[in-house]
This record gives sequence, C-alpha cells and structure tokens, in this order.
Amino acid sequence: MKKQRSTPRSPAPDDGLVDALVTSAFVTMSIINRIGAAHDLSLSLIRVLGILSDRRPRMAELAHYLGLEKQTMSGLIARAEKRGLVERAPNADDGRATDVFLTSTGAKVVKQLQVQGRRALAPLLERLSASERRQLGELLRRMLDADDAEGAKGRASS
Amino acid sequence: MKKQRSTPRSPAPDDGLVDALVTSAFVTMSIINRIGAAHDLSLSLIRVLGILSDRRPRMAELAHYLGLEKQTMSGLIARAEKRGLVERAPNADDGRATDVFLTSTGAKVVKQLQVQGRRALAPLLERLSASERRQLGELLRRMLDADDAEGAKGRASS
DNA sequence: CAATGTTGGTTCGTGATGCGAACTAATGGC
DNA sequence: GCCATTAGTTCGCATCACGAACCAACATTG
Repeated sequence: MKKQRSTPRSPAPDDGLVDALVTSAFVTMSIINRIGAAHDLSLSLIRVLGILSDRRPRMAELAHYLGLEKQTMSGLIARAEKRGLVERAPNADDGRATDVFLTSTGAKVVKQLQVQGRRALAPLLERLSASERRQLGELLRRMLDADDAEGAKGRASS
Repeated sequence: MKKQRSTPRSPAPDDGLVDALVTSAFVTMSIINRIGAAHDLSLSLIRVLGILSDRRPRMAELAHYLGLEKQTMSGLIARAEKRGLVERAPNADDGRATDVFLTSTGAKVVKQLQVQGRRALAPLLERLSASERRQLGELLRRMLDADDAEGAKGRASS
C-alpha cells in the first residue's frame, strides 16, 4: 500500500491531514456558499466584499487578491455596483486607476454575512471543547500565517 | 463593538476561529482550484470525481452530495462523459435511475489530482511540527466527523 | 517635449456553471 | 388500470471566468 520506499524517513502520515483539510474546506465553502446564495452572492463576490470591508483597493489589486483576471473583476464589480453594493471612484494619485469601496448597503450586507456565517458554523465548532477550539484556531493561524499576505490567492507556487 | 449584551455568558471568542477556518477554506480551495484549472476541471467536477473514486452513486445522490440540483448534475456529468472521465449506466434495481462511475482515465486523473494536491498543500503543512499536524488532523476530523455523512453538502442547517 | 513602451480598465465573444420551468419515463400505491 | 411520485433530461437565462483586442493615462527614453 505505501510506496514511500525512497524516503523512508519522511513518509506521508499527512495524508489524513490533507484529507481532513480538504474536506473541511469543502464543507466550509459549502456553508458559505449557501449563505451567499440566500443573498444572491457568489463566492467570489463574497470574498470581494470581505476584502472591501477592510480596504479600498484598486481593481487590479482586487483581481490579484482573488487570483482572477482583471476583466473578470470588471464584470464582477460592474454587477455589484449595479446592485448598489459597491462603488467606483477614480484614484487620486493615478489617473488610470479606479478605487473600489463598499456602499453603506454593502457594508450592511457584509455584517449580515458575518453574523450568519458564525451562526452557521457554530454547530461544527460546538463539537469541540473550548480549549480544543482555541487550539484549532491557533494551529490554523500558524499554518496560514504569512500566507494570506501574498501567497494565498491562487498563485502559491507559480 | 461587542453586541453580546443579551447573552453575557456565551460570548464569541470563536470569532477568531471562524475567521481562521474561513480563511483556510479559501486558501485551500484556491490551491485546489488552481490544480483543477491545470486539468480543466472545475471545483464541482473535482468533487464529483473524488466521490466517484469511492462509490458508484446515482445522479440524484451525486447532486445531493454536492448540494446541487439534478439538472446541474446532468450537465456536469454529460460534459465529463464527453471527455471520457466518467460513464453512465442504467441502474439494475430501478429503471429510472442512472449510475455514474469513473472510467479508467477518470481514475488516473483522480490519482494525479491527489498527488498534486498533497504536494501543493505540503508547504502549508510544513509550517507545523509533526505533532502539531497530528493534532490538527485530529481536531478537524473530530469537528467534521458525523458531518460528511449527511450534513455537509450544503444543507447543514436547513 | 515628442515618441515609445508599459500599466490600469473596459469591451467583446466564448465556454462552463447553476438554476427554474417544463417535459418524459419508470415506479409505487390504490 | 389510474394517479401521484420520483429520476433524469432538455431548454432558456444569468453569472462567472478567460483570451483577445482596445483606449487612456502614466513612465521612459531620446
């Protein structure tokens, strides 16, 4: 079954961990997706809104964060703008650039999503004790750490 | 900032955990998505193939697992079949039902995905020690546990 | 300062995804 | 046998994501 002959000392007992990580990702995304669907929000748009609750990036930055092409972002933002969730304004420093930011409506939606998200994930977390939850959060944060700074979006190894 | 007045005893120190969980989900899906894109596979199709490596479900079951409607599954499977990844066959017990299963090509693709997935996730996991990895896997499994049996696919709380 | 190249965004066309509505066919209950 | 239910499919539509092509505003040269 195991084909780890060539590296007898660094085998892959991580297989189980990888599976668990992937499963938890699918489960979590499933839940987020369901909540988003109730507001007619795609996963990409949810992520965009999440970023905007924090920052005021340009189109290109936004696309880079999500690992998408700029045309995709154009469409995404155009539709979101039409729905009154975000707004575009020319960047002060660079005449070419366009800043994107949340409207007050958009900010409200983000808040709702956060609340509903926590509520929806609660049943999962409740299976762990308080100290286990703390531990889990700690481990995940350590694992992600410097990652969301620049590697995460989809170009981790390219 | 905190609006937890009404339930003074069950506050939300889990907020951090929720964030970490969601972030890890986005990061993980991003990686999976990138690998899938290299094979021209959507996330949904990847999940389908993963399930098929294990089982031989009907269309409706498959749709239920992913939390999708059956028409969506029809299209998904039709395209996958056209590409030679899966096949359909009438179910023996129920004349209406259609079983779906992997072709040998499809099975090979799944193996590739698994290998590449482990490789791509390795850098993340390496940030943790061996014992921490074991711990993390344990906690995730505990958290998901009975979940993937029937709750996960997108109807956790409905 | 003018010519050139680069960067930021948009538009267009195309394919995949996902859904609601409507349909066919097989099953099950009576 | 008749009717409701269930399994899959098809159709039309909106979204999402991309490559190609384009314009406008910088930046760099000479």
